Amino acid sequence: MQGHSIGALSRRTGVKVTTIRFYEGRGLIADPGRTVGGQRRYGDADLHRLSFIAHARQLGFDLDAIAELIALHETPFDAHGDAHRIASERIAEIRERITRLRRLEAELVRVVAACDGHCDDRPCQVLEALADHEACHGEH
Amino acid sequence: MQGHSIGALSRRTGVKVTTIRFYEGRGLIADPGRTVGGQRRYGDADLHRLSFIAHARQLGFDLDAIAELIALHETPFDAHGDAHRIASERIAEIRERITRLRRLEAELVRVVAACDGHCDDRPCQVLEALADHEACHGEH
DNA sequence: ATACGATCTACAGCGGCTATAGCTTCAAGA
DNA sequence: TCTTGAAGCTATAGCCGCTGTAGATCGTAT
Repeated sequence: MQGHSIGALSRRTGVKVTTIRFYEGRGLIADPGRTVGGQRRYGDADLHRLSFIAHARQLGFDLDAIAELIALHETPFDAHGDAHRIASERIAEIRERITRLRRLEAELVRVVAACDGHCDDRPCQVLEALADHEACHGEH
Repeated sequence: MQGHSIGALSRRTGVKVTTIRFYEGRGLIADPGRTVGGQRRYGDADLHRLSFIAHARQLGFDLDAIAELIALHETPFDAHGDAHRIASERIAEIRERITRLRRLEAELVRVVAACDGHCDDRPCQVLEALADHEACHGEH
């Protein structure tokens, strides 16, 4: 039987079998051909599309954004403007997340440092420091 | 009736009413006293504990980790060692997430840049670049 | 006494999967 | 050809950390 089985597709793309079926249910990929017995058989176009989805997921796009990108790909009316916008939104989002994580990191370091040096003779300050939001230097 | 209502607690801590009840169901806070009519009435200890939970959540601890920290607080046998460990694990986790996000950002910038300058006469490269994992500079 | 907001319980839903149960099909070896 | 065992199938429930809903009851100010 020609075509990739779902397992073969999974191995090639790194997307789990159950996840591929989940994507199909979500309409991100179409139901491919089936064997007489009802098993899915995929072509190279499916492989390409699934790679696209997998890569976009790795880049942090959510499934709705990916569906939008796919739609753009298929109906490329003003596609590049929209694709540009979606990708740019992601970049802004990622930069914001980085900023917030850095603030978090700084505060946690401060919390842990509050304990260092005098844990031997006194109760640990980490728990108290965690309870004490007032002491935070930045908001979060 | 003395004590804070759930709404008052919510206002003071910034934790939503439904979320407070959810935390109670999860065992993070105990069922406080009730009025004759069955409404919750909280004391200052509950307020303090909820502030602790809220703050820890803002710092990215998951509910299991918070439950662990609370247990340490109540049975402080070797508490500071464990609290230290949990907080340090969080720091490492956050640093890893920052690293990954920076790689993501760099790649998205590259993808968008692939389009800039020649979107007017050619189909947009963003979609193709997204599909093309081989072109990635770092792994993710 | 009445009105109206706050609270109550119970349950469904979100995203993005993952896991399980209980079956059927495929493909390779004897 | 027959047999076996892996891989596939559907359907459903569960994960996290909430959020939102419905429909009932409670509390308090006037």
